[in-house]
Amino acid sequence: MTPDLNIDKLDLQIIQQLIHDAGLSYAEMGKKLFVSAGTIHVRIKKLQDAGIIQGQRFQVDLKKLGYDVIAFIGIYLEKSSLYDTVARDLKKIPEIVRMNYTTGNYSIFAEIVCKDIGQLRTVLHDELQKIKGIERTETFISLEESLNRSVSITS
Amino acid sequence: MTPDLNIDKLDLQIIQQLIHDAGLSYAEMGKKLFVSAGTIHVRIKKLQDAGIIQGQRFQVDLKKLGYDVIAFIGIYLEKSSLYDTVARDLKKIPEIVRMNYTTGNYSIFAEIVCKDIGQLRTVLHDELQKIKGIERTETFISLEESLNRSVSITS
DNA sequence: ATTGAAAGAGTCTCAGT
DNA sequence: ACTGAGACTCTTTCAAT
Repeated sequence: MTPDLNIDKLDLQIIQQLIHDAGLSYAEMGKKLFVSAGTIHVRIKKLQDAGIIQGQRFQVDLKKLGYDVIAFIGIYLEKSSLYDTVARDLKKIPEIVRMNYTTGNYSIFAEIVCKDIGQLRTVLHDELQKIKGIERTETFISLEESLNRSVSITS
Repeated sequence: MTPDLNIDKLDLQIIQQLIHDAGLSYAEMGKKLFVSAGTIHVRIKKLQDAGIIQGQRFQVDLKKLGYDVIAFIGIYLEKSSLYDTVARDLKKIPEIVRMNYTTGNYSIFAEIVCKDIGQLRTVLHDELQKIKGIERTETFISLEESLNRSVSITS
């Protein structure tokens, strides 16, 4: 399925750079990695075509935009077979930004971003309670985000 | 502290675009929002200077690079006053990509990205156990990531 | 596969409105 | 505060190695 590519050391160095800061020009990155801008260009195109690199997004300071509340929600399902329908319903809530099907206590682990506690309460109390198949939820409000980085690509 | 800026509707539309896809040129974005490329440029510069927009990162398909395991770790501390020192030690583990100080059951909520279960086991068993102040941990391995998007900026 | 150079496209600045 | 045009920089292509 995935085109079989030889990812060499240079590719990994480029990925490592792009994950952490996609702001450099090809010329600058080439200088850093001791190759020409053209080579960087060819490699990045290869990585994009292979779907390894997907697209760039700006990081935004959500607090400065008034989005003050990040919370994590552990969701217990009545039956785990309900995962697909519950997941589909959860996706419709715009405040929910991430969802993982997990082992352990909870069936679904979700992350939610809100403007304030009032909005969080509305989502938890009104939106989530409407969804069939959710047994109960546990909420962990983030008081401080002390780390948010990309994984370090080494080999 | 934060420079007091009038963030108008156009700014929000630009932010909304950049959060979800930073790949468009100023000219293309201008066409979409019915202003000139120069205006987009000025606005983005203003948002960057204010620290609202911070930098772009490429999204990477970690699975294709062999990073197959995402897990969430709930960490119980012996005393919550130990948060700072434990957080400092956790940051030194490169596999840990995110850390939040939270209300509820756990004191610290962390996210970890590994190549395989063996590496996860190593981090949990060797690295985490070395850190003073951690009482115990609970691990939730992600079997499927069904959603990972940016928050929708509306007003 | 990498390079260097030329062509094309994008960013950035600024005078005018 | 927005625009359009010019200067500048970056991306993209390509012939040569």
